[in-house]
Amino acid sequence: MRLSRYRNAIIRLKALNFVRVFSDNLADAASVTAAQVRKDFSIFGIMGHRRGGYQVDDLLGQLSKILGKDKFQDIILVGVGNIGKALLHYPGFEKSGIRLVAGFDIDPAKYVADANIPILPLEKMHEYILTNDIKIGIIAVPDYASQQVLEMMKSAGIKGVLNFAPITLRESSDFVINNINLVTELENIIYFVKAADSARGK
Amino acid sequence: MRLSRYRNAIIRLKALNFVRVFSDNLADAASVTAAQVRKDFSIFGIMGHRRGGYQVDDLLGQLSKILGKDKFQDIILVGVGNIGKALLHYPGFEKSGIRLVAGFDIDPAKYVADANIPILPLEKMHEYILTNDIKIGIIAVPDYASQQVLEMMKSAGIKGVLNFAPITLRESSDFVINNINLVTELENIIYFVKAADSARGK
DNA sequence: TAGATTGTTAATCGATTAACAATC
DNA sequence: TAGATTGTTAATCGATTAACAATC
Repeated sequence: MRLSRYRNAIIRLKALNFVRVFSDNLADAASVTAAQVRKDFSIFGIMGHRRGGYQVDDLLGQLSKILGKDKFQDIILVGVGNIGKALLHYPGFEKSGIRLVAGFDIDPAKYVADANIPILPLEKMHEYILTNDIKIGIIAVPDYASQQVLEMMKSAGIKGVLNFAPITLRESSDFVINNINLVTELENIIYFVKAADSARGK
Repeated sequence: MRLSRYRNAIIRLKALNFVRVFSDNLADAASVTAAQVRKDFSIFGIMGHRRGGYQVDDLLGQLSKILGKDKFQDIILVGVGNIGKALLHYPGFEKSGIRLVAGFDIDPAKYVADANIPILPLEKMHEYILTNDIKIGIIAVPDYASQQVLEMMKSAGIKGVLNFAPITLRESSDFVINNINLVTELENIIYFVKAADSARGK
């Protein structure tokens, strides 16, 4: 799914006063090929003008619509530890139309009911999700707790999560899971750096 | 690169007292197919025993070696903001043999020279990398600074980075970059949840 | 019109899966 | 030996790229 990437590229190009772009420009800006841009767009029914490329504003509008950027997306966070706290204050979400509206934890020491983004007891999550019609969540709890938290979220009606627990949670057909394992990401880098090193005869 | 995943799976299986495993067990534990496990292993020269599967200890040893887990990997962090601070105290790295040895920032208010993990001025980075022979780094600076930080790291001899800045830094042939864009990850989830919603007739 | 760019089809590439001979 | 599992080859699948007719 490269649409987010195209959207970011378009925003940058718009900032440079581009009024229209060609698949070629977008390819450069998004680090893909021009053919890929045109193919992806055609899959999503985004049509340009032969010879005229794509109108920046029009394109931005269509991409934003597809990505749900036409309204704020409210999400919740479970696990207000190390990573959780950082996400709570990450300014990039708000900037992109994503609103982290509440955090949940089992540790009473973490509770802050009256904060800008309240930290609430995990027991309150189910009700909160229903009341506020939340569909997306972030899991930032220790590995041993993640599966259980996932089940709680599912049962309350959450439909997709971003998971930072170092366990690959499996997606099911009507539920989306995106796993980010910080250690694995680094291990991959370490592996490739090592491999490049040996290849050079180190 | 699924080797990290296999390694994690093996560690879990070992905890369950498995002494040997079949490609089938590993496939289940790592959420891949048995054929994929065997294929991946054969690419890396990991051989099992026909009819006997793979010895857990032997397999763990080989995977650890390939992934550089036989010794601690020292890495540095640039950008001690929101995300940076969380990574600085993330216990998962140390547990996995990854040692975050220093942080760097341009903001003097962030400096803590005598901490367990010192936070140093960015100007000191070049020297630090050379002196300590660091090969891997994490970038957690704002987008506008990321490219410049990357160049600084490259010029000092860093060979791979994990990048949290919301800009897709391009890899070159002898340099590995792994981009994690938190907003994009969430946007993808939002998109798929929306798509599933409409598919069900909203 | 001549030239340039799209949208799409066909060709290519790479990764996954199936299948099975080798063999313990 | 009979049965089970590997290692690998061949078949399948999906995604990327090339190419070009359509057309503005």
